[in-house]
Amino acid sequence: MNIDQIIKSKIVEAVQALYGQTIQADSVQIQNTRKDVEGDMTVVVFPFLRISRKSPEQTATELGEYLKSHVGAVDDFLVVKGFLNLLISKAYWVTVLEDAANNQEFGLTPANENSPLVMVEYSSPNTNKPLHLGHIRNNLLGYSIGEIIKANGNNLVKTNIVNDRGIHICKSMYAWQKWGEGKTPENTGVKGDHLVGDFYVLFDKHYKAEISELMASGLSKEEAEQQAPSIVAAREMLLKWEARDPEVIKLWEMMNQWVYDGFDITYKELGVDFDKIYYESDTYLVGKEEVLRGLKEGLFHQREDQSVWADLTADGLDEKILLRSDGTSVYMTQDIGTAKLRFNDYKIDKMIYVVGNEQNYHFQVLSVLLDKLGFDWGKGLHHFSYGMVELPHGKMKSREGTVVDADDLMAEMVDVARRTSEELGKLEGYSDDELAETYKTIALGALKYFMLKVDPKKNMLFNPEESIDFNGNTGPFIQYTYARIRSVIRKAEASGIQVTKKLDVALSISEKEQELIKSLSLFPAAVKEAGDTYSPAIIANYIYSLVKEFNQFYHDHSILGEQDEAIRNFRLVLSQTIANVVKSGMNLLGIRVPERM
RNA sequence: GCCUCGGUAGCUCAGUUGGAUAGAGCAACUGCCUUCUAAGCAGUAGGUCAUGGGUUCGAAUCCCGUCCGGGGUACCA
Repeated sequence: MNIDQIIKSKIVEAVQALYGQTIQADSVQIQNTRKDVEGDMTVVVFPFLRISRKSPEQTATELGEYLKSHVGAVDDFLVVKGFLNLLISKAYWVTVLEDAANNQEFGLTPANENSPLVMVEYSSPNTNKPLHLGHIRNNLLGYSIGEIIKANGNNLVKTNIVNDRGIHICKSMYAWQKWGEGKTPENTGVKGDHLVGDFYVLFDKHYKAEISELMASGLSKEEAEQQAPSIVAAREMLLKWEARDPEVIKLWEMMNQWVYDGFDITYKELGVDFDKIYYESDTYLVGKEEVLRGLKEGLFHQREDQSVWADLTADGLDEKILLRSDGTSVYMTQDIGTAKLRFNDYKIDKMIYVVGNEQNYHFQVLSVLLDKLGFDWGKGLHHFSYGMVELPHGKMKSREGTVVDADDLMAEMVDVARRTSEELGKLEGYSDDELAETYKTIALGALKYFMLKVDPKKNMLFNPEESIDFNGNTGPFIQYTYARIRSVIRKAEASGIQVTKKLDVALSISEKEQELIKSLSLFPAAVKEAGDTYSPAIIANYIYSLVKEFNQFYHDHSILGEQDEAIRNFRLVLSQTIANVVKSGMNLLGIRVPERM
C-alpha cells in the first residue's frame, strides 16, 4: 500500500470517528502540495465541510490531528487556507527508496500465461510509396502503446496490415511498365520503396497532364478524370490483377518486394517490429465472403446496380457501401476480413487499432458491422485515434511532394547528433561502431521523444527547422541525465566504492532528496495511467520532470565527494534507482539510453 | 448543412479528471565550468486560459450560446 492509499483509508476512518459518517476512500482528494507551501501532500477538505459542519480550518485541523496520531508516516501537518498539508517523515521516504531500489521491475507489472492477450495493429502502410512523418507518428505510438500495455500486465501481439492491392498500387505498376525503362533498385541504387514511390508521383504527373489536355479539347473535369488514358490503363490493370493475370501478378510481386525490402530497412532504423503481418491481398476475399453471408442473412441489402450496402441509420450512422457494383471490395470489406482472420489466429481479448483520427467514423462503423455479423468482439474494439502531424505550411501531401520522408528525416537527425557530439567531444576512446550507435541513439531519442511527448489525441506541428532540438524538454536531455548518472556510477565502481541497498532510516536527507524519492514513487501510477488512457505522453512528461529534478539535485549536491559514507551510499542508490526508472520509462517509449554522450 | 475534435506566454506543448498565486521548453536578456559530463543549473521578462453567460464554497477544467480552426460526412484508402 502506498502513502496515498494509506492516507485515504485513514481519512475514511477519521471522518467516521469524528463525524460519524461513512465515505468512500476514492472520494478523498489528495494532491501534491504546492511548491511554495510547506508539506509533502495535501488533503482537500472542502468536500467534508457538509459532513463536519465546521469551518475549513477547523475541519482540516481535526483531520490533521487524527492522521498525526494514527499514521506513523505522518510527522506533522499544517493548515493553510483550508487545505490540510501533511509532512511525511524522512524515514518513510527512505524506505520507499529502498523498496524501489531492490525491485528491478519497479513500476512494471509483468504478464503471465493467464494474462489477457491484447493485439495492437499499427503502421499499416500502402505499398505504393515510402513512409513519411505521419507514418512515423503512427509507428512510434503503436510501438510505445504496445510496450505500455505489456508493462500493465498484458500479453501483446503486434500486428501490421499491409495495403498491398488496389488502384493506387496499380498506378505505380502502370507507370513503371510504361516509363520505367527497366529500372530496379539494384541498377539504380535507389531504395525500393522510394523507387516505387517515384513512379507513383510520375503517374500523377502524366495523369494531370492528360486531364488538362482533355479539358482543353472540351471535356468536363469529371469526364476528363474518368477518361484519361493513364487511369483507364491502371483500372484495366486492377481488373487483370483480380483475375490473377500471370504477367500482372508477376509485376506486382516484383514491385511489392522492392517496397518490402525498403520498409524493412526503415522499420529496423526506427526500431519497430511486428509479430504477425497481414496482407490485404489475403484478407479482402475473406471480407467479401463475410459481406455476402451478411447479405444472405438479410443484414445488408443490394441495390439495383448490384452494390451491397449496410443500413446503419438505426445505430445513428449512415448507409455504408460494402461491395462496389462491379463486385470489388472497399476498405471496409477488407477490414472485416482481416478482423476475422486475426480472431481465428489468436485468442484475442482486446483489439486496438492505431489509426489516425480522420478515420474515427470508419471504426465506429466497423465496430457496428462486426457486431451485426455476429462477432462478439466487434463492440469491444478500440480505435486508438491520434491526431495529424502538420507542417508549418499545412498538411502533408505525398503527390505534391510536401512530405517529410521518414528515411531522410532520420538520416538528417543522425547527422545533427554526430555534429553536436563531435563539437562537445565527450566520446573520446569510442570505436567507430560505438560512435555510430550513440549518434543513432541520440538522434532517434530526439525524434521519438518529440513525437511522443504530446497528447496523442491532438494534432501536432512539426517544424523541420526548429523541431530538431537537443536542449530543454527533449529526448537527448533525458538521455544526457542518464549518461551523467552512469558516469558517476562507473567512477564509484572504479574507485572501489561498495554500494549497499540496505538503507538506514535514520538518515538525514535533504529536502531535494526527499522530493526526488517522492517523484520516483509516482512512476507506477504513471505507468498505470498511461495504460488506462493509452497515452505515452504521460510517461514522457513524467520522466522529464523526474530528470529535471535530478539535475537540480546533481547541481547542488556532490555524490562521490560526500564525506559521510552513509549519505554517499544513499545518494548512489538514489541516483542508480533514478537511472533505472529513466531507462525503463524510456523503454516504454521505445527510446534507448546511452552510457556516454 | 449535419456530425466530431480542438482554441492556454511571440512559438511548441503540460495542466494530476472541479481546488491554493495557471506551469515547462524554445526564442530574448543576465549570471554560474580549477570541483562527479555546461546536451546542465539559477534568474529576468512574457497570460483577459478564443469570447459571452450559467452551475458553486471554488471553473483553464462541467453546461449553454457566439467566433475561429482541423477532421469526417465518397462505388478513395
